[in-house]
Formats: sequence, C-alpha cells, structure tokens
Amino acid sequence: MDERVPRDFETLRATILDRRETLPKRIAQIAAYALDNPDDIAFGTAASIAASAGVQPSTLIRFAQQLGFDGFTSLQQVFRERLRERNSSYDERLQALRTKAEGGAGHRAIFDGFVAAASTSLNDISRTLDDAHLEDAISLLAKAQTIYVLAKRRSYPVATYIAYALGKLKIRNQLIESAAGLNAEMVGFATPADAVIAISFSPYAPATIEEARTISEQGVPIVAITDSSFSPLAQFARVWFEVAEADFAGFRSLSATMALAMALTVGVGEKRRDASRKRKG
Amino acid sequence: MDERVPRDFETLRATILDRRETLPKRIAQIAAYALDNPDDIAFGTAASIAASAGVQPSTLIRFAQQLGFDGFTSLQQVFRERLRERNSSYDERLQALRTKAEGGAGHRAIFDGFVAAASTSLNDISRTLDDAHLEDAISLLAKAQTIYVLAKRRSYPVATYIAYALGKLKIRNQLIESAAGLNAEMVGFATPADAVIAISFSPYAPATIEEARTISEQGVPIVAITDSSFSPLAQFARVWFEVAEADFAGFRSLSATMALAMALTVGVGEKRRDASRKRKG
DNA sequence: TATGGATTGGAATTATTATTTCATATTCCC
DNA sequence: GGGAATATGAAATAATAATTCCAATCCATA
Repeated sequence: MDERVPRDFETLRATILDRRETLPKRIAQIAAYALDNPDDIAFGTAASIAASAGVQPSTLIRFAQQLGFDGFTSLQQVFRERLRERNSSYDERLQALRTKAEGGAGHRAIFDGFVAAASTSLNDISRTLDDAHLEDAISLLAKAQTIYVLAKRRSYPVATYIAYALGKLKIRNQLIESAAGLNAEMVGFATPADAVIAISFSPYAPATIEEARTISEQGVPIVAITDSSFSPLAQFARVWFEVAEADFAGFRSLSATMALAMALTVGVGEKRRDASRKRKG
Repeated sequence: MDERVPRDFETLRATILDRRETLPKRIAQIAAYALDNPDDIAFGTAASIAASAGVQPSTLIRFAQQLGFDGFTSLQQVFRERLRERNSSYDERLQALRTKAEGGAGHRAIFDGFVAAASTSLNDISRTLDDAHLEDAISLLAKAQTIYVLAKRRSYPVATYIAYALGKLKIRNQLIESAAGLNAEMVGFATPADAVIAISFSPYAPATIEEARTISEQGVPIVAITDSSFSPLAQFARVWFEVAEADFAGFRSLSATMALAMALTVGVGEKRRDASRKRKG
C-alpha cells in the first residue's frame, strides 16, 4: 500500500489496463466494470456497484486496495474528480471564455473572444443544419458543369477557400471577382447547366445581390449561404442555408460558414466520384 | 409535500429562482449555494455541504423538503443526474462527432468531420497560444505604416479576411496578390517602417517563402503564422505563431488561423486607438 | 491427489451520514 | 410590545454504507 496511488482518472485507467492480465478473476471483473461504467462508480454505493458488477462488496474493496487506495471511498474520489473536471460542459466552457473576453484586459481577451465566437458558431450550425438541405445542395452542385462562386467583402474569404478546394478536387469552377470589373460578362456565361454558390450576410453587398438576381433570371440554380429567411439571397436560391455566425468586436466569425462550405465542396467531390464510378462500373 | 417535485435540474433551478424572494434567510442561503456550487451538492455529504454553505445540516434537509423532496438524498439525486446527463465533456463530444464523421455515411458525416476539425483546432490554439507572442506581434504591427499581408493558396482566404478587417478598421494595408503579377514590385515598396503578416502552412507555397525572404532582407519585420518551428517562414519572422490545424478529408481547417488573424487585426486596431488617444489627451 | 497459498463469499462489525427532535431565537401581525 | 407562527441551531437517533473477518473454495504445484 506504499506504492504510488493513481490520483487522476487517466493514470488510474492506465494502471488498470496495465495489470489487467495479472488480476484475479473477480477483481478483473470489477476492473472491467469500472472502466466501462465510470459514472456508476462515481455515484453508486459499494453494495450497489458490487451487485451491478456481479461481485461481492468486499471484492470491490480488495480491488481498490490492490490499486493502492486504502478503501473503496478513496478510489471513488478519483471517479468523482473526473466528473468534476470534465464537468465544465461545453456551454460553460464557452461562457468562461466569453466572460474572460468581456471582462478581461489585454489582447488575450480579444483572442479568447474570437475563439468563443467561432466555437459558438460551430456549435450552433452543428445543431441546426438540415441534412436534407445539405443533400439537395450537393446533388444540385454535383450536376453542374461549372460551379460559380459568388461572394464579396466579408464573405469573400469563404469564396476563395471554396474556389481553392474545388480546384484541388478538379471540379470546374469560377470565382466571380470584381478586380477586373468583368463580373457582368462572367455572370453572362453561366447557363442552367451550371450552378452557383452564393454567400452573403447582412448587410448584403449590393453587387452580390444584383449578380445573384441576374444569374437566377438566366435560370442558373443557386445554392445560398446567408443569415436569415429575409435575406434577398434566399429569394433567388434553389436551396439555401441559414447560418448564424456569432460576432465579437464587430467582426463575425466565419467558422460555421467555412465548415459548411467545405462540406459542400467535398460532398460534391464525393458525389461526382461515386457517379463516375457507377458509369464506369 | 404533495406538490410536484422537480425531477430534473433545470426545473429545479427554475423553481428555486422562482421562490428565491419568499425563502427564509438560511434556506435562501443554501439555495444560493446550491445553484452556485451544484457539483458540491452532487458529491458532498449533508454535513460537508452545510458547513461550506454556512448552515446546519438540518437546514439543508428543510430546504430539500420545502422543494417537495422527502429529504436531502432525493434532492441530491437531481444534482447527480445532472452530472450524468450533462453534455459529455468537450473531448468526448468531439470524439463522438469524429466517430460519426469517420464511420457515418452520407454528407452529414462530411459536415460533422469539418465541424470537428474546426473545433479541435480552436481548442488546441486556445490552449497553446502564447500571450507574450501575441503582445509582441500586435506591438510590432501597430507601429507599421503599412501592413502587408502575404499568403497564397490554402492560406489565402485568411489573408483576404485580414485585409478586409484592416480596411474596416482604417488601417493601411496591402494584400500581396499574384493576379496582376506585380508581386515583386509590391514587395519592393515595403520598408523597415512597415510590417508583414505572412501565413503559410506545409507544403509551403514557394512564392510565399520567396517573397517573405526578399521582404525580410529589406529589413521589414515579419509576423508569421505557420505550422512548425521547421517552417521556412519561422526563420524570417520577428514573431511567429505555431498553429496546428486539424484536417478532415484532406482539407485543413482554417478556424484557428482565422481566430488568431482576427485577434491580431483587432488588437492592432485597439492599440492604435489607445496610442492616438494618449497623444491627444 | 494432497498441500499450501491465494482468492472469494457472506455475514458481522464499525463508520459514516441522513434525519429527527426539541429547545431557542426570530419575525410578523394585532 | 406581546404572542403566535415560523425559522434556526445543536445534539440525539436512525439509517445506510464501508470495512473487516473468517470460513469456504479454488488453483497451482509437488
């Protein structure tokens, strides 16, 4: 009992796994149970746990003692500590970051704020994204000859990432940029056999809206990523996603939009691969 | 005691908050303690909790009874249940997403994968970011006459976002783009009174490295965001950040880089505002 | 297959902990 | 300000749970 006692769950887990082979039958039985049902160990009584695991309470205590604890109670502490530490749930963790960002001084606080905003956005979209919309959008885009990518200003980074990723996946695409002032012409090339990914958040860049309108009037289907059903983009779109990005210090996160954009892009890539495999097979 | 007993933590919490005004002093005291330290209620003994809250054990039991429980033990169950049902820890949540992404079929799995990658990256950078580096980088950039932003390919979206944000904050900046093929000239304009934010991840875009080398030889200080100390960018940089982005389906997340980029940008904005306020005041 | 040591089961014991009780204090209303 | 109702504190008691102990069983080894 003078050997080093595992004080944290991970060490304890490692120790148990390490000795698993050499443990007597019933002790091994309770050991396996403990790793499988750590919550039960944390909350149960020696008797209830022993019953669930199919052993005698005394065996449970012997198990604890073999690990160097002086009884079940001290072993249980480790399991409880684990719950306390992992305790901070996702929301609470975020809340902590946010509080730090709001109250805190210095630039670290700013950084924390952006991390919190990004995490919140990811969390939200993970909850709210509609699988059916995703499928629809990917089907639509997978059929397109050329995918046009339309976004300005704040959304522009997403557009460039989509264009980069589509390029890497060898999917024909065209980023509609304003640099050369040729947008109108570029937009004019699109046909109903193509498709558009348009991204715009309030306040909607007028150019984006205009180009989306024009292009949809040409019969080109649009997949839109925007921030509300009142968005002008939603009107023109065949499929649209509502993405609520949290903001900090006046700048909205792009993390959720980026994740969605990547999912669309890679989804299209996969769909095309599947389709061509089917044709060939 | 025939009133409806709160069975879940949220209901309990609401009930307590609801009655807060009408509760006797000591009961209110333990009520406040319970909401502030739910973990202690879950794991403590009546005596230990009472002591921490500064009341008698009997008060704790009366509190439970007032809420409709038949004793402290049943009240405690609710607090324990909360810990069991509580969103599994952040890591476990991520693990679940990742498992779903790996094993799962369909496009939702792809999406989950990107969300998981982004969350992981944010989590990592939140742990590993060095405050001192952040301060150094912001000081350096805040002094610059013009901030040049240098990134290609995968990192390019970050550069465009930085340029957008700097523009909104009215901070003079120049995105070094390749479109016009004038990079060499652009880079030539930079002086030691300026500064550069350079972003590049393995495999490092040769153009980025070349331009970073040239510009650093001109004596222009560089803040680099890159992925390891072996990165060629790290050599040229006055301050550099190591950002480990998780990847999924061959595409690395940008969320951590984005958060850092935003923190730098807004940090510079604040620093300048403070400085000009000091000059004027 | 006999023997010693290790392991296990189950009940007895001890310890801890929740609850109750009752005396005392406080508060509120007339 | 007095008295009833309510709230509180502290210790006694009851309940529950952990631990120990010892006999029974299992297992390896000679």
